[in-house]
Amino acid sequence: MTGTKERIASELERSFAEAGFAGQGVEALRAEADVSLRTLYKHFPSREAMILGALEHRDATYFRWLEGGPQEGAAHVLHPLVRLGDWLGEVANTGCLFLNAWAQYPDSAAIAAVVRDHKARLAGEFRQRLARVAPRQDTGHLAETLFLLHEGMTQAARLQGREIAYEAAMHAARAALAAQNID
Amino acid sequence: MTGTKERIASELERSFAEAGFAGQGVEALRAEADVSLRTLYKHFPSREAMILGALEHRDATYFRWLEGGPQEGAAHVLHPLVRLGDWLGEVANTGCLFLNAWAQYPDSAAIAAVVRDHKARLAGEFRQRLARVAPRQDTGHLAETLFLLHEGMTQAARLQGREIAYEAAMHAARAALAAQNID
DNA sequence: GAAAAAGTAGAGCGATCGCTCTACTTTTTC
DNA sequence: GAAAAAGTAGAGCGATCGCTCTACTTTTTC
Repeated sequence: MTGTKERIASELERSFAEAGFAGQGVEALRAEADVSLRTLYKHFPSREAMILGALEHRDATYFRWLEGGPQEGAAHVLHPLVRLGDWLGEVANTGCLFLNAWAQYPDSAAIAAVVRDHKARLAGEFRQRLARVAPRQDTGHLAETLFLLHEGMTQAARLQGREIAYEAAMHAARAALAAQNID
Repeated sequence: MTGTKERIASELERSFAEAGFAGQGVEALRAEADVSLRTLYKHFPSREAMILGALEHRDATYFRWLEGGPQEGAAHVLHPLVRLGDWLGEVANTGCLFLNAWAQYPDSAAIAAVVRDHKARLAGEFRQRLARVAPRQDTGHLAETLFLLHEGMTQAARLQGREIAYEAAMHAARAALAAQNID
């Protein structure tokens, strides 16, 4: 029941991540999910809903991916960037699924909302980590910088390769943290 | 003759930048360019060729946009980031046209090539500027960092707004330059 | 174990989309 | 000013795409 929907959402995430949002029609998505067209449409009543389902699933997947890691110091703050580096090496280096979806459907308010929500939560992640490590400092703009490095690493990795982008982002992040005496 | 092709390419760039690569069929592009279908296809014999034409035009537009500016010091190196900030405020804040096109056509070798070429040239821009300002230092990874900040600013601006993204990128860039005693 | 819910399999609809082609006119070339 | 090139206007093709619907089977619920 909800199990079926979950399973389909998981396959949709995988499918869109692998082959992109264009070029892949509903029939192809159906085949990947290995369900009938009727069942697919029952849970996701339009192609747009399928994309939303995939993005919401990815949102959960990614925040689970960020769990754990060092609990103190600069390493606590940098952990999401390290994990992004892992993701680019182990899972996929094909840009950001959310931004790719948004690029495809610039007029969909629902997709824009999911993208903004995910990214806002990600920016919040950096804010919380900084607040934990340096509770007496104003680290608001530092959080924005780390978020920007996260987005930059994702895109640069496609173009320059994972290693270069990872080193560049970590280098910039450490310099920015050092400038505020966070280590 | 070449004048017509130029004019069409310019309209295609504007059109794709405004309305994205999806949702806009060839007929809509034809109307925007204000030519007949036959003329459009004469110069750009497929929709993919139209996208390539728009990207090549944007490539020229953007490098012209970067011309001028301070010729020395950190300001010379930072100039492309400043100009990107101007672009996001004055022209458009809708992500990167190249990456958006690539997201739409992940299987097109021709589009991938144009995107890679443009981005490689942009990375080279930072390398050259650093070589001019600090000829005796190894600034290779610094150039990669600045390129990453350029890409990050482009994406973050859509999500956090131009001001925040601009400040965050400049902040990180200055910290990275300062760490290597470039001012 | 009867009733309801959830599933399969797949035909086929209306609409759209990229592209071609025809018939004709305007502009350019030498 | 004749010939060639470049243009307009738009009908219409084959293919694809998102989605609906029918007929039937399997699973779940109580």
